[in-house]
Amino acid sequence: MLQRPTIEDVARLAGVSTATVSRALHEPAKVSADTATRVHAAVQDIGYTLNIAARSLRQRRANALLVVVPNIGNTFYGEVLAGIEAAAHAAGQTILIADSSQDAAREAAYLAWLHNGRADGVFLMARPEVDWSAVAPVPETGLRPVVMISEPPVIPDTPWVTIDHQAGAQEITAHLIAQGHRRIAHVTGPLTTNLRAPRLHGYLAALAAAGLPANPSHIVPGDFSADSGARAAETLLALHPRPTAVFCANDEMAMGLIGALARNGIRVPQDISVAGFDDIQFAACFVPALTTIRQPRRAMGEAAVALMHRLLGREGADLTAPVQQILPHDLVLRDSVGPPAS
Amino acid sequence: MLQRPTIEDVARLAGVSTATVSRALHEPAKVSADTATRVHAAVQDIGYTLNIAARSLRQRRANALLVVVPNIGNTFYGEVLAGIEAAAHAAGQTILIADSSQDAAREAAYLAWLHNGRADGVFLMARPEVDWSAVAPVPETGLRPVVMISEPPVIPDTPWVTIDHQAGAQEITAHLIAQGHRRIAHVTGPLTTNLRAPRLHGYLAALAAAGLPANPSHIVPGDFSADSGARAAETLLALHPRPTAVFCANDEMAMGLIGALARNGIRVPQDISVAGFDDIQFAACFVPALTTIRQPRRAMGEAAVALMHRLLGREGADLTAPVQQILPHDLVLRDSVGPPAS
DNA sequence: TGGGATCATGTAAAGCATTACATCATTGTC
DNA sequence: GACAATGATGTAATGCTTTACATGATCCCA
Repeated sequence: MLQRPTIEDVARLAGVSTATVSRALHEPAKVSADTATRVHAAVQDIGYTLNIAARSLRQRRANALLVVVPNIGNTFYGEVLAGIEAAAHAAGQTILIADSSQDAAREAAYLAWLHNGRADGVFLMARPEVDWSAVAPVPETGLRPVVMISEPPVIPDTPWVTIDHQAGAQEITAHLIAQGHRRIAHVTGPLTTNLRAPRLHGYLAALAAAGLPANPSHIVPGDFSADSGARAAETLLALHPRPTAVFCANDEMAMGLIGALARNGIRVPQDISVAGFDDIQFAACFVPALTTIRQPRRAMGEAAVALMHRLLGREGADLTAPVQQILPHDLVLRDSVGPPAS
Repeated sequence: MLQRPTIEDVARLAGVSTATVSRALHEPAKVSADTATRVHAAVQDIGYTLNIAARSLRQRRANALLVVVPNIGNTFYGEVLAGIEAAAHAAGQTILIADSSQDAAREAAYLAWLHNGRADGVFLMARPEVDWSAVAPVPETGLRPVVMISEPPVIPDTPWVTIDHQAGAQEITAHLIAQGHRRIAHVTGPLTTNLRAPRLHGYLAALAAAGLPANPSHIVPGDFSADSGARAAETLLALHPRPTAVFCANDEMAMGLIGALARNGIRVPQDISVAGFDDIQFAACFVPALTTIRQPRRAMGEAAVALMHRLLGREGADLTAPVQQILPHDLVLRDSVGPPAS
């Protein structure tokens, strides 16, 4: 940084005190119109810009929010980030994004930003196994300024923005059943994620609701990678009779599975129908375009920012509203699901 | 932020001055081992964390770097960001990420962070049409702390990290020719991007090098979207004789084109070969897996951070090295290209 | 016309860490 | 043994803004 003009330079030029300059810039109602004009002219004149560090120091507030992403290379998070960014920008808040690389130590280090003046609040898209004791509540609200996003809420009374993963899984499985499928397999997420159980339970609930028996050999373990989807294809192709439809716990596995099926000469959806979950960006331009459950990622980001403002006690915040928000998801019908071969 | 312990509390507890505490924490060589131990014990004891705002104010330095991305939802940037993040983290620098939404005004606003104490340097992945006059050079180096990434360098002597887009395009087109193709089409990028020309010229150069005539009807406009790839497919299918191979200026268009071909009953690569550019994440699990040019995105991020350290005059920086770096790309051979049907 | 309320502005403290300079003790050298 | 060099630590200024409190002017109403 160079020697930049300070508020004092502006004050001198405008012939007022620094206090008046500060008020003219941030609380215009408190100064006369004439003074405001002179101050703004002076600001323009010498090209003054506010020193953020000095303000943060004085206000004991960063005016910034931190988003911790487990892996910024993962396309899923991009659109949530876009929603957060847009909403925060509209509110004059700065967004900082950090990549924890799924590392608990780095996650903890980023949480510490709440206390070193870099961030007023943290959005966590990572696993919720954090050391909450290290996070102090906001005095005004008594709540910790941390919002979890996307994963199912596993801690009561903790701020969370998510969808009903189980309902989504049940809905898309029911869609497969409605298409006429009776032998429906499920490729699960890894045991390490909280997403595995609700999506599996939704699948089972849909079968039960339709009076279909659950077949253990139809439940194949996956790890959310396209590779694991391809491996699941091999497993399923070995079954007799073969399932006629597969619900994959995410889109990547569905794509990997479809690719492996294609290499085995099996067409989707003519021979086997495949459904995914998430509606990632490429689900639409994949061939065949993927039938899936859309997570409203942008809306989740926006809702998370609104929730954060409540936690921070910003004006107009309704402290009585629930802190856990379930946003609506969508069943997206495309080309990868059809009726079973007769 | 709550009332947190300050360096003064640590000093009192350890029985030393604040200056000694600061030195113990940041310049351990300057204090005795005994003192260092006492200070660290005191820090642990009361849970002291450094106030970043105060440090930034005093040092007139943010210890943070800003990355401006035109669209954070775009998967291409994710991995560059991951590379930047990793390299910066290793150097103790904080990364801030901002989404300009392709808006020139917001881009300019983010550049201003250089002067308000929020960032020491800026990485721009957006268009290079910025107002450079608003950016002051770093006194130590006389260079502006701004690094452009990925797009071809269009301003001499401006720090840039990129690949040789024309060479990549020429290489992959030559590969199609080597496979035996003679009628090769090209779907271009939009006129608004600096990426369009080098990729088109590379394509033309490869044709010329092989003594093949350039056919204007083989050059189809696209806009980098999957949709425009699909539209290009319609255009190309109307040609007689049909091209036997298509080089798309990016992977999204290649995927859209392949999808549209599939809907017309045309197989890739048996009937038509298709090549892309970028090697985005899904190129590998697409069906067929995409033959493409890989941009070393992670390495580009890392190189950009190293370059930034030079611009900022960090120790060990070689000021004589060129500020424009061309990283090597890779021709990635997968399944979407084969020999022409006989 | 007097007294309180309101408004515009100024004064000065506070926020927290870094660092130039000063001080003092210790070691080494001739 | 004297003087310089080295090392460890303390003192106090500095960075820039916000804001509690003080001041003085103006206005309104009884």
